Amino acid sequence: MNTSLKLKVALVDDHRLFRKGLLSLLDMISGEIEVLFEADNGIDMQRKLADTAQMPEIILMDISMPEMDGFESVSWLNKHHPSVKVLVVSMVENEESVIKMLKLGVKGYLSKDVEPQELNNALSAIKSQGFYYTDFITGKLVHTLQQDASIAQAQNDMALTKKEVIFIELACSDMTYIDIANQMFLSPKTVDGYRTSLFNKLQVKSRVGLALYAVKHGYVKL
Amino acid sequence: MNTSLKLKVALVDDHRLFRKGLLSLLDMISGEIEVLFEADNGIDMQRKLADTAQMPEIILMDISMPEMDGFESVSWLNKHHPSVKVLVVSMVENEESVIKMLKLGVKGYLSKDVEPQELNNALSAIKSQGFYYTDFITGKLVHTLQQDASIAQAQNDMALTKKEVIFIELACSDMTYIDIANQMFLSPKTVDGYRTSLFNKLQVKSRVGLALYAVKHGYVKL
DNA sequence: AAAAAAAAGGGGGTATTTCCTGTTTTTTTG
DNA sequence: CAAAAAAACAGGAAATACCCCCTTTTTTTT
Repeated sequence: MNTSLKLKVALVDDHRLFRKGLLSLLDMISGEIEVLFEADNGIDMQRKLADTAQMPEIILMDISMPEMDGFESVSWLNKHHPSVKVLVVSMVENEESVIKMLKLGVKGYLSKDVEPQELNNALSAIKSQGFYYTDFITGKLVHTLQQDASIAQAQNDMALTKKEVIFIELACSDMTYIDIANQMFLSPKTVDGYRTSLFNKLQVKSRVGLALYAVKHGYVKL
Repeated sequence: MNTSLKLKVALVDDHRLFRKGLLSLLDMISGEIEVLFEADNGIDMQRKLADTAQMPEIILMDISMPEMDGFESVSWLNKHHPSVKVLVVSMVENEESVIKMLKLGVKGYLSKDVEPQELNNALSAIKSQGFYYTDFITGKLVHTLQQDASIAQAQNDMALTKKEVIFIELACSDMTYIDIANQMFLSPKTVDGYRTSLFNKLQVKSRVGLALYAVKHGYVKL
């Protein structure tokens, strides 16, 4: 039979138009690709995987999605279907996300800005060699490694306490620190301590930096 | 001849994969659509329009793009090619952007999350009726109207000047206002004026609020 | 229970932000 | 060109943010 020879893939992305576009693009690019299913997000992917007799060899994965994002989805796949390879296709290009995904063991990371042909290259490479890392990615990697172990250390000190999390959320507002202290039923001096502690942990130097960090890392939603 | 009967469209979106996907999707959906050109952003669109003998009837337009975004692009089209109809295809769904685009006279506004068929419906409707407004859009409209004219007034005062935009970007940092003034080669008192003006325009009460607004509305990327 | 660590609170001071009420300079417009 | 509007600039003051060093209270560890 013909189908069993095709490369089996799945798409996980919350934007229907993009998904459908990718679908017809994959058809056009190569007749050797079979899309087993599409999913809206990680949760949907879990369902679809359970419903499918065949396992996809490669999953094309977006990062920002509702309910269960790309990071969570890849983590879940690592636990439950470690043989499935993930190719990230996202417009998120900040170093942190790339590194985070690489640590999760994804086999490739493409911008949504690439030529369709590169998508094809990536899929072929992952199929034959098991991975596809562009200069873009290796560049990020090198840059991260150059920043020695101080980052790694920072990462360890970085776990925020519950109260710090509450504080960082409240700090993303027009409230003064006194207002925040009142709302947390604590002394202003105590929240001042949280502030100092967070400035150190997160390597920021002002409340603005703190707020931007909070948004970037999902502590507050806009 | 066959081609002259087809609906002539153009794509303006900075993500190649999405654009190419859309392209093959449009092919698949209907044989009656001809894509005259694709563009990366507004500037690129201007070039492509100058190079093309034929004018597209409808332009599918993204919002967030480098160099010249969707808003600027539509404004430019209104001035220079008022007969060209614009269908926004964006994942930006906040009320403000929708309203802003409607005020600019776009003929439709689709989420990137729609079914391909709806894209087809929209194109057909715009071709025959001149517009395609979904419940999603009319919902936003009604909600806006309910919030009386104070919002409308705010919207008018809301156009940020070029220097205010530069300032708001610089304000999303650990720099002091004096640092920012130096970098802009202006007196600290002048940037103080920008600050006051932005606080009023954007309805925020602190620099933190300003920074969060900037992120939310795409003036700075994280 | 004693020692150590973490959390909460504090005194006091400098820097920065925020706000108020203006003047001067530049640009736009009739 | 003159009038009007917008942009740039200022002095001064109160509120807030930020920082350093220190004490008390609570929790954890041994």
